[in-house]
Amino acid sequence: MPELPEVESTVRRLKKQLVGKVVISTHIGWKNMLPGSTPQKFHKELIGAHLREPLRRGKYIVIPAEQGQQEKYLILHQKMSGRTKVFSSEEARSAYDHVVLTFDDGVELRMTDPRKFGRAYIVKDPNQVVGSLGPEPLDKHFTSSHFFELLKKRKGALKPLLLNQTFIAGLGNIYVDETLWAAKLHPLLPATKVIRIQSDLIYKNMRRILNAAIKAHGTDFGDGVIYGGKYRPKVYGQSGKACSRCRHEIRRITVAMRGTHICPHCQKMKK
DNA sequence: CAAACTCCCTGTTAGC
DNA sequence: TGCTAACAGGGAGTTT
Repeated sequence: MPELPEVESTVRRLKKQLVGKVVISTHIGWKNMLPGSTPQKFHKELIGAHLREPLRRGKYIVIPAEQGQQEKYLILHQKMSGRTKVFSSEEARSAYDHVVLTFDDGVELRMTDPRKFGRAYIVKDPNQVVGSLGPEPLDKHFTSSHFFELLKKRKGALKPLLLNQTFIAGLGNIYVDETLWAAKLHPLLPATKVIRIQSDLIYKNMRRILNAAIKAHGTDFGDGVIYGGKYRPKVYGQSGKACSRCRHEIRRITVAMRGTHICPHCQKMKK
């Protein structure tokens, strides 16, 4: 569930909290969260490391670390239920705190994740993990022409395409549904049929919505404890309610095996 | 390239 | 009311 705006909010907070921290111990509560590694290796890779300023790439949190002369990167993906936050070491851990870095000044970074889908990587080059991601939708160099060029090369339906992280990075189910509703386009519309005006509508609304959601600290998933986001989706999770534009009933359909929320009146296949 | 399906997990929800 | 089974969901990987 954490998508670009939620991860961005998390990273902005971590930027103020992690720089200069020195790792004195680690804890892994679920081995499968370290693909291709082990808690022992993980510990060895981070012990004594100094953390630098984190950044976001797609839905990943990238934390540069220096261990002696070694430059490495701790990369976290929270998948569905992961939440990443700094706590005082005094504060009791939850049973779901599966990745924990304890620092030398009485605080620790905890990725808590009840569903254990989250992943943590340590790599020399971030591209080993995030190298295949598509462009950042909010990058100032990523223009509407660029977006249209990418779209023209694709054949699939809009929704799975926008969800595809190698096509564009950071969108998930919520913001794809919100973007398509705002652009008044059906999620099953093939990319080949999208004309420039429509492409621009997707581009413009996608950026507007992502920016607004970041400003609101993301969407509140009911676990408001950590994100506390105030973004209010127009269609996502709103099935049965009236579309705020036309008052027709919002429906939940299945597209590419994903729950998808649309206004059947605003979002039609043919115009 | 694309679509469909599997896997990883467990809290939530629908069904009995 | 209490229990169980189905389901959701991000993304990587596999198969068609």
